[in-house]
Amino acid sequence: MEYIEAKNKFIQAWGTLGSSWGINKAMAQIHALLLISPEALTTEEIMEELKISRGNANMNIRALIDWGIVEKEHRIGERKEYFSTGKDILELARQVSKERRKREIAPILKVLEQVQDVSGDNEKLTNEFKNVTEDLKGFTQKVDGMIEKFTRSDKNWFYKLLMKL
Amino acid sequence: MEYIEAKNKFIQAWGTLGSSWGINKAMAQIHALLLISPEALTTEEIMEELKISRGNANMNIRALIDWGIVEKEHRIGERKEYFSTGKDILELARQVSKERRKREIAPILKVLEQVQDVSGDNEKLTNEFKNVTEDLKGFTQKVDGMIEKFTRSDKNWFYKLLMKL
DNA sequence: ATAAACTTTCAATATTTATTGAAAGTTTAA
DNA sequence: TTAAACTTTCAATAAATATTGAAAGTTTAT
Repeated sequence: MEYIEAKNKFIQAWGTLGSSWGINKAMAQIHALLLISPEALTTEEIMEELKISRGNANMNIRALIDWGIVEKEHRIGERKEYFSTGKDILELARQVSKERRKREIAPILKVLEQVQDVSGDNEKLTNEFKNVTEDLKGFTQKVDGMIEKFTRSDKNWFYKLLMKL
Repeated sequence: MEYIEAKNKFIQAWGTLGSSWGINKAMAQIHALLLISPEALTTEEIMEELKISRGNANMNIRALIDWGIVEKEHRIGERKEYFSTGKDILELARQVSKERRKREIAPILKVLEQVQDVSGDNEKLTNEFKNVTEDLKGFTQKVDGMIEKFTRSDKNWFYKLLMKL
């Protein structure tokens, strides 16, 4: 398969995958492009490659920086900003896990906690509610702890874990 | 907190969480409602509780059934269909993992494989491409294996795993 | 201080995705 | 059969989300 075809296929697939993970297409595609690019790219180059507008490129590059998975590079004698992403996939997974933990798990745990001290006269209803939200909270906390460990641990932890399974 | 307030808060939060996981709001809310309901519910009751249309209710109930996390119940002497979801959170997580594995991991692995035999004259470009997609494939396969194990294993596997950490 | 080079913002617009509701389809009991 | 009771479908519509592009903002070299 020709490079250009492979590249487009990969960028396309990454974009689609992103969409089903709450990451918008452009953001995922910019990331894919940076992943396979040996050199850091400018906003201009990203716009050109992905056929997206300046505003779109800029906003999504910022979002990626905000997620901690893309970095600015400055080159001496140049005004332009160059962008790159780390090529270590495990590190990428760690960063994404960390962000999602912060953005999603923390809020749902908060709600589960709030909702825990429910009161009402229909015991069957309130009991079921308490049971389910309690279980959910317990499970969520366990998963949370696991992700926390994953994000903090050293590079080999994950592979050691895989061995144990 | 009053039952009705807690219930609404929970359903709302579950809907929001669903949205950032590629599960639409109504689908997530129907699931939330069934989770906390001690009895199986009819389409009518679900429509009423969530203030959604018949079509919406029906389609999303079907989708939940399709995901394997909601079940039909028939009652003797009644024409109506009743719907319920399992209350075992671990089992739910297992089912969701299984579906996402099928729907998301399998396709991306397929693309990564296809794209692997790239050719081109720019060695720097093609090498970087091969390296990244190879790494990505390796990592994805490892995660895939882990999920596969999780979905197949017995009830205590997950808790034993947590102990090991 | 100026202007060229670049980045950011955001209202307008387009695209995608979800929802409605009425009509068509199906099942069951009599 | 028939008709009531229920479920499913789907074109139209609404809602949510992403994208554009031009204008405003910022930075830097001179």
